[in-house]
Amino acid sequence: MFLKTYLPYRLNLLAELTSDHTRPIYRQRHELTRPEWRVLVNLAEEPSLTATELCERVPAHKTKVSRALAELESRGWVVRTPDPQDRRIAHASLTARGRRAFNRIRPEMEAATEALLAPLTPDERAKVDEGLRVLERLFGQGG
Amino acid sequence: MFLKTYLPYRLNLLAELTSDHTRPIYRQRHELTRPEWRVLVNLAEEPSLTATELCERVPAHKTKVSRALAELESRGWVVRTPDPQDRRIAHASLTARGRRAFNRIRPEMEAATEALLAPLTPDERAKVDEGLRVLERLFGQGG
DNA sequence: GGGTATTGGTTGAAAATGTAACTATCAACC
DNA sequence: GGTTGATAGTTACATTTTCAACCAATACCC
Repeated sequence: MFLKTYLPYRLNLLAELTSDHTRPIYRQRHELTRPEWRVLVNLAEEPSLTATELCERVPAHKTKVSRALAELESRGWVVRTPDPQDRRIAHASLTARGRRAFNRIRPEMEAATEALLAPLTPDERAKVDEGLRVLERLFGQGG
Repeated sequence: MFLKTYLPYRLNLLAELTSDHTRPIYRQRHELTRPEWRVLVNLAEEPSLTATELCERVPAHKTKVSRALAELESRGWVVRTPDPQDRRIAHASLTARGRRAFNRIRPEMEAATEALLAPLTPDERAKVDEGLRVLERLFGQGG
């Protein structure tokens, strides 16, 4: 059987099945697209980031980031302040309101993930983590 | 750090990075969308499947499968024959031409994946496989 | 066997994404 | 210091995906 052993398919399928559990939270409950949610998370982890920096971290094409930032800014969750040295650049950061929104959504996301992984033993979780770490190193994401 | 340890994000990122290597093959070289490619693969593994069966296996929403089948049929890669018992159902299967197309594309996909995974040792590959298997069991996909 | 609900599948409109072109600013170089 | 090229980010347009409505055929059930 080709599919069952085909890594890109296996990864994509697992990613989709996992997302099916977590997506409704940011999507239906909080009306965020995935790029918006990811930008929000990244901005929650750094005091400020430019659009280009967000592109690398999200990761996503600059049009997605641009639109996500525009939407988050229109909600008052994000402010962009122009760089005084280089006026092409804007530094985006969360507002207090954006921070509160993230603090509401994050535990819901973690709870959904935990519920999904609940049946796994600690040993099984370690195996998952180890397998993913190998791939992350392969892509230079693992540190 | 929230993101680095957040399973849905890690899986989605790895899936995307992996797909970046393989997608150009079905996409640019063979002008297939991902649903079309996946339907093609699934039909290559079974003598025939209905649209509903394809939805489960791909997996994908029925509109994706419907449109993928329509496109593949218009290329002459797939035929749909109505079920004599239940005339709502159509059984889709590959034509000889569809089979040849698959036999052309498949080795290219495998070569691209192998090139990507080339730096991994057998032990690392086993770890990846084991980790994914844990998740596949969790979702009832592992058999 | 006639009404109602379900199921298999398609279609159309709206949302999201990808691609390419574009504006504005900065850097480099002569 | 003016021209050329690169970079940050946005906008416009084409493709894809999603969502809801829809049609046709079957199952249920009185």
